[in-house]
Amino acid sequence: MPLETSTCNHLDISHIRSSCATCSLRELCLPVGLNEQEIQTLGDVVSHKCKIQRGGTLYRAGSKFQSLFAIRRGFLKTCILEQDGRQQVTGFHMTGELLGLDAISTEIHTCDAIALEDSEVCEIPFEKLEEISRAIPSLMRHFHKIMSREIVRDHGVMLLLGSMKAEERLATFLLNLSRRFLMRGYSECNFNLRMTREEIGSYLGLKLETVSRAFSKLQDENIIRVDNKHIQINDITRLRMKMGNTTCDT
Amino acid sequence: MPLETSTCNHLDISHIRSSCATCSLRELCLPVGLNEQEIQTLGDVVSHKCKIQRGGTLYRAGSKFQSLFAIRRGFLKTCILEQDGRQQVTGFHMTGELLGLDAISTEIHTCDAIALEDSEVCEIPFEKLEEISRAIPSLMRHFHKIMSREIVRDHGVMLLLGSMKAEERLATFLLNLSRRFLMRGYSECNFNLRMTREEIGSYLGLKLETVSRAFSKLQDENIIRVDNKHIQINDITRLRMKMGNTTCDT
DNA sequence: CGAGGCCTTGATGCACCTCAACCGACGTGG
DNA sequence: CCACGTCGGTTGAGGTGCATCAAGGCCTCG
Repeated sequence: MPLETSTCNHLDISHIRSSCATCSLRELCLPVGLNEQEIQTLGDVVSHKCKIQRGGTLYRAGSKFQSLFAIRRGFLKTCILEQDGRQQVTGFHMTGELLGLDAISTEIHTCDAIALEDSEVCEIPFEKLEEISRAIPSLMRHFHKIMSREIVRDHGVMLLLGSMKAEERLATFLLNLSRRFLMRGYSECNFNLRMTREEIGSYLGLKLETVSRAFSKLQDENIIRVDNKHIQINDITRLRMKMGNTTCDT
Repeated sequence: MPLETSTCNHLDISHIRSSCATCSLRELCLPVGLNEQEIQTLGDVVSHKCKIQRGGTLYRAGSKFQSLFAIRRGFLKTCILEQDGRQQVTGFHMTGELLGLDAISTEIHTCDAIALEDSEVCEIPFEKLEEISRAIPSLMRHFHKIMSREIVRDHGVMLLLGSMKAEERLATFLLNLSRRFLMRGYSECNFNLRMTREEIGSYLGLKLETVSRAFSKLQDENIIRVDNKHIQINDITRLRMKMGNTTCDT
């Protein structure tokens, strides 16, 4: 696999100067908890954005790591590909989230990051981030929290994959999406999925047919309404119960 | 769940001053890549060790986070416990590894850390670690790599749980242990498991009976030799093949 | 010696995979 | 315009890998 540089130069780029100071995501993204002055410093480092169109690649497994990417707009997936062709989606990522953390360890990306809708990311040169975080303790602290949160999230997925049944997995997945949409000011009960059944299945350790059946089952029970990619949650309480109790639906 | 302080005061402690400078694990642990002076600074922060006997708890989910812990000697597991009783081992940890990274995000531990044999850990007050890492860039960098490595490891487990069969999971698990023993100067083909079949199963998303059967199968094929907790790898190449190819054992 | 923890092995059932057919939406080209 | 292929999704029928339940062996420890 060739080592390409990981900056998104190979894609439709606009070298627009972005400013964290005026970004609508400053309460969600890296700047959380910084004062105006500090945000300015950070904004100078996060100097440009790039656009990735639907289906486009932000970086590939094997490419050299130089920067983290903060999602400004859009929706991406990350997935790993084993030598034997085995593939797995390791995460779906929304605005304000940070991509590329896994690459810090070896300085080589370990997964592909692919846009599921037209997206825009801010490039954050990692060396510079470390540099300024020496001067801004609260930035360093927040960055550590973000990495730690990713670990906690992964542990949650491990629990899901290790011990939940198909329907519980799907319920957990939908509630997770729901919460994240809510945090971003969207409806928690009414949203569009950006990914296919196969991608959901890959993430949840299920085959696409099983995902489809689980959707149908939840719909039959009037807990959700599924119309292709559109999901409407009718009864979020019962959906929550699906997560926890395997055999409590008497 | 009561908030206890997370320092291991509630256990058999010896406030022995430990020095990273003379520790045999300095090539494996946090000090990697630091010069003598820097190691001294780190050693002053990592001021004392504590012992945990087999079965003892280093910290519990829900307890307040203050320190990371570096394993100096021994073997521990971490596991999460869901409200509904679902439990899962999230990792087995050996000398030189760092525990508690998941707690940075909320400052509350998210899992239990339990010793599987008599162990000894160095306590690293996290605030102080952040403080000195501002002055020692290579320490900061290495710490980031460690966190990132944990994320990569978790992704590997997700892949395992999401797409491997029982035998592949066990093979992957054994090879992983094997490699880690080798890195620490022990035999890669001859070692003792510290955990029960049930704990292995919990980690691999399998029931203990399935783990036991998978062991027996590998033994029948003369790939490994199992004697209770003692494992001998007879044919590491064939064991490696078990990881990758589901149906290549013609 | 008995009790309890850990492990192994067998018999049975079920949740999910696999294979296959079909549908609708969409795009393309004659 | 319609014919056609492709892609994503749904649903059914049948197979299988693992869970479940159960019995019994080995080892340690009181």
